[in-house]
Amino acid sequence: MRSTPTILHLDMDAFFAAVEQASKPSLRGKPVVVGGLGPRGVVATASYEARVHGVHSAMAMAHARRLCPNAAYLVPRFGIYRRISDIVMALLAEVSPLIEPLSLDEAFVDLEAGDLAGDPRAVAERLRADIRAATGLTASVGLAGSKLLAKIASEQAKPDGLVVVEPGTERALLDPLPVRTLWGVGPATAEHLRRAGILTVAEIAQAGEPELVRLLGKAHGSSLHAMAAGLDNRPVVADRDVKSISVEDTFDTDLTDRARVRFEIDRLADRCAQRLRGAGRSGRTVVVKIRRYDFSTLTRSETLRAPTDDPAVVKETARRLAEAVDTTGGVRLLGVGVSGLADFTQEDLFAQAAQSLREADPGAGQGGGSGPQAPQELPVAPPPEPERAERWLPGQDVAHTEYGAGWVQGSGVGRVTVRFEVPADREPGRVRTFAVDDPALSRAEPPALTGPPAPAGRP
DNA sequence: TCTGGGGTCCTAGGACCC
DNA sequence: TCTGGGGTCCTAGGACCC
Repeated sequence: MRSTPTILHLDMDAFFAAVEQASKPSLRGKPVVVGGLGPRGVVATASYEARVHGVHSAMAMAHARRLCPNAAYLVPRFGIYRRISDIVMALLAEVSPLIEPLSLDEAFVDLEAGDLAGDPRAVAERLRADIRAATGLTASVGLAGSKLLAKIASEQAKPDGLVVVEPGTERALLDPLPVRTLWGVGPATAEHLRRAGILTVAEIAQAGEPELVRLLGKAHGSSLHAMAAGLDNRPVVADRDVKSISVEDTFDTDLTDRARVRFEIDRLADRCAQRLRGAGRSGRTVVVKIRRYDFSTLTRSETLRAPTDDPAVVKETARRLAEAVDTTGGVRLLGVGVSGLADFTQEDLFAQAAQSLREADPGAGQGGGSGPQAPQELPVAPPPEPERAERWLPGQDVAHTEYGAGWVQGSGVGRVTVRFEVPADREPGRVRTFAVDDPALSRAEPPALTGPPAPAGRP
């Protein structure tokens, strides 16, 4: 808690959708929904034009389509989101060295850690202007004496605004808010509180700490009580350590074939190990996640004697864990993760050799005994997915040898429709349709986003 | 209208050790 | 011989966040 509003929270407005609108002139001012487009997809971000129709994050895509049939439905392009996020984070770093990113589009900044010129409000306004100039996108900012209030303030500032919580006004701001506003109060906690007759932040504070601990448990209860009273001393922490790495897939239709389950586990284990290696990390605990047809979800884990980033070891362990689970009835999601991360970049050969030896003896047999690698069980009976060859996804960047750069509007029955336009265009581009296998058409890198037409000078 | 993918933190019970 | 308690590690599940 500080007596000056020097904790800043920045949140990009409808980030994914806003990037799409900035990239695709024909979508500006129109409803845009970004997310999974398959039968089980959910909304990642909806533009404000789509929100008017009731579309919001985490909603089933099928529901969104019914609410807003005329929106543009696009698959996420994480590559460009990441690039723009890097630009935004770099601008934050100019303000203070102490920044804590929460996601691609959100971060806390501790202004006290920087030698700031001007008062916090001026810093924040300059920041918003700089972000707009560099990316063409709008950001909302909250300034307060604590993380809790800075985040609430940025929420209230949306879209494209700044809210400063002046010292002494914290309680007046918090008291009337619904409990769901507080960080850490989701549907389950809100329901608990409602049953106890607690609906607002003020009522949490009045209930007293012992009562809250009784209702919600020690950690949650006491931290919630403190927050409701406006007490929040959490520091801004840069460079948080990653604690686990995982990958998961939801399938368009439930898997019922055990061989297919095994095949998918292998693929996920490979992807997971690749990401581990890419991050230069290794971990001791392998976790398998299985969501069944009825949405019941279970995890199985095993802790190895030494950390690994070896795909063979991750795969072996994941397989064994998955095999012990009853999957009759169908599986809608599979996941593989590794936690208990240690950082070793170079291979810990000793550990891995020991690992392989131990895993070689209990049954399994198979490995012809060549090399120090873990037993590589070969046959994976891949029932390859036939229609996976969906080449063109709505929103994707493409290039045509004659018409130039554009993006996929839609595809089906052997055709793909492309709109040819680039971010700098002032007007919507033209639309053309091709055969899906037209050799003149290829995938392309996203074109760079430039600022808005009238640039406000910054290098 | 059925519910993604990547994470974090907390709780609770059992094993094991001192 | 019986009893007690505390600490740490592992596993599983659940709530929550973006």
